[in-house]
Amino acid sequence: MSVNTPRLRFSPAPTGFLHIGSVRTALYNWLHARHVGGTFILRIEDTDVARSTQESVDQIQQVLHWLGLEWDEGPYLQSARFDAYLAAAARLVDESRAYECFCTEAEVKERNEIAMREGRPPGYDGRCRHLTVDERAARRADGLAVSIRFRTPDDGRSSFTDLIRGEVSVEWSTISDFVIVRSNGTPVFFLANAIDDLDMEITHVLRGEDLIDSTHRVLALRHALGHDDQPIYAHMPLILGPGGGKLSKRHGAVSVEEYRDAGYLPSALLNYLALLGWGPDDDREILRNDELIAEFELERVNTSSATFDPKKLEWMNGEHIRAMTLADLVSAVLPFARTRYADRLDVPRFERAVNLAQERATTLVQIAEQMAFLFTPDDQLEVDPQSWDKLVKVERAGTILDTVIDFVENCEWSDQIDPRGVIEALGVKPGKVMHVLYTAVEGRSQGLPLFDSISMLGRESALVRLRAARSRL
RNA sequence: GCCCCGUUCGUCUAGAGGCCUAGGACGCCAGGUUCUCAUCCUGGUAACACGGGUUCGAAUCCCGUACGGGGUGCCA
Repeated sequence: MSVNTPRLRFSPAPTGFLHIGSVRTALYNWLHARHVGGTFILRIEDTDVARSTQESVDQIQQVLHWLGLEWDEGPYLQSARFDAYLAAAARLVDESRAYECFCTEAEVKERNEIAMREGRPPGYDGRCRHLTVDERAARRADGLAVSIRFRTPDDGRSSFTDLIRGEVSVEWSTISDFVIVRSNGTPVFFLANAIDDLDMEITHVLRGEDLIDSTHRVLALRHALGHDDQPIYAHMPLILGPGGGKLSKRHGAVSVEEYRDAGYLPSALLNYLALLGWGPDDDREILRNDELIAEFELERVNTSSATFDPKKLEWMNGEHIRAMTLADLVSAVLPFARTRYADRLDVPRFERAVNLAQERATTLVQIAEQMAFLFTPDDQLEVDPQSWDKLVKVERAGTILDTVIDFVENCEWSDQIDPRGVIEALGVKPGKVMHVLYTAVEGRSQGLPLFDSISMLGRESALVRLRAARSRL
C-alpha cells in the first residue's frame, strides 16, 4: 500500500542463541535495506510465550549491535500486540474464515500418527470444521479448551513469485486447516506474522528457505484479512554443516558469541556470511561492509544451500586483520590481552607486539596468545614440550646458548638484537638453530620475530630466559 | 507417505545456448622468499549427479530418475 521506501524486517524468535543462519538472514535484510535506502526493522516474534526468554531478546540485540547491523525501527515485540491479533482472529471466526476447534493437541497428534501408519497423509482431519452452533455450545459447556483454526481453501492453487526462485506454487488440497490461536489464548506465528507485515507495511520478506511452505498460509491469511497484494518474497538457501545436514553444535561454533569470543571480527563474519549464497559480479572476496552494501543484489542470491566452511572463515578473518589500521587492531586485541595478562600489560610494548603479530595471525585470540611470553614473568614462562624436544636434539645447543648469552650480555642495545653473527662464527648455520633461541626466549620454537622479541623483553629478562634454558639442558 | 525447493572441483562460487579443452577463492600438495612460525610469491590437484529429449550446437532450455535439503506442529 505504501509505495514509498522499501521496508524490511528481521524477525527472530527469542528462544535461544542467535544461530549463524539467522545472522545471515539479518545480514541480507540489512544489506538490501541499506543498498536501496530502505528501512530495516527489528521485530521479535515471541508469540510462543512458553519458549521465549527476555535473555534471548537482549542477546539478539547485543549481537546485532556487535555486528553493526543497526536497525531503524523496533524492536517491536509481538507479545505486546496480542490484542490486535486476537481481534483479527475473532473477525475471521465471525466471517467463517476460521472456526473454533475443540480437538486437543494430543488428539490431533495421535490421529496424525494413525494416518501415517495407515498410509494416509497427515494433517488436520477437519473434525471441527463443520460444527453447528449448538454443537459448539455443547462442547464449550463441557468445558473443552478452544483453539481457533483457519479454514484453508478446499481446492485450487496458491502461488507467489519468489525473487530468487521464481514462481512457487502448491495445491491447496495438500495444506490442511491450521491453528491461528492456541487453546491458551495466544496467537500463532502465521497470524502474527501476517498482521505485522501488513501493519508495518513490510515490502520485502527475505528469510530462510525453511519458511517457503509457510508463505502460502500467510498469504491466505492476508487474503482473508482483505489484502490481496503481496510483499516481495525472497527465500534464501539454508546454511548446512560440514558434510551436509543442519549446521549444529557438533560442527563447532554456531552462535555469534562463540566467534566473537574466539577472536573473529564482525567485518570478517559479515563478509564470509555474505558470500555464502551471494557474490559480487567480479572476483573480489574480501569486502568491507560499505562494499557489501554497494554491491549487494538480491537477484544474485543463489538457489542452493551452502555448506559452512570454518577454514575459509578463518582465512578471511586473517585478511581482515591484515587490512586493519594498527590503532584499530590494538583496540580490538586489547580486551583479549586484558583477560589474559591484565596487570602486567605495558602499552608501548603491547602495541609493538600487535604490529608484529598482525601479519601472522588469523584471530585476535591468536595475537594475544602469541605475545603472551612478553607479559609473563621470567620464572613462569612455560616451555612447550615439543619445542624443547626439538631444542635438545640440536648439536652443540649448549655452546650456542652460551655464545648467545655472552652476546646479549655485551652487545650494544637496540630494537633489533640480532645474534646471527656470533652463531655463524661458531660455524653453524643460524637458520637451522634459530628455533633454539625462540624456545628459550618465547617458550616455543615459533612465534614473534626474535630480534624484536629480545629487544622488547630487555637485556635482563632475555638473559634470565636464555640462562634458564642453558641450565636445564 | 505426501508437498515444496535444490543439484558445477572436498568447500564457497563464476557461468543466463556457441567466448568452457569450465574461470576465481578456501583447503590440500610441491617449490621459492624469510631470523622461527606465519605472511607473501609461483606451480599443481580437482567439478558440470545420471538418463532421455529440444537444437547446427547445452553446464546453460524441457522431461524423467537418483541424491540432498525443507515442510507436513496448539515451533518459528
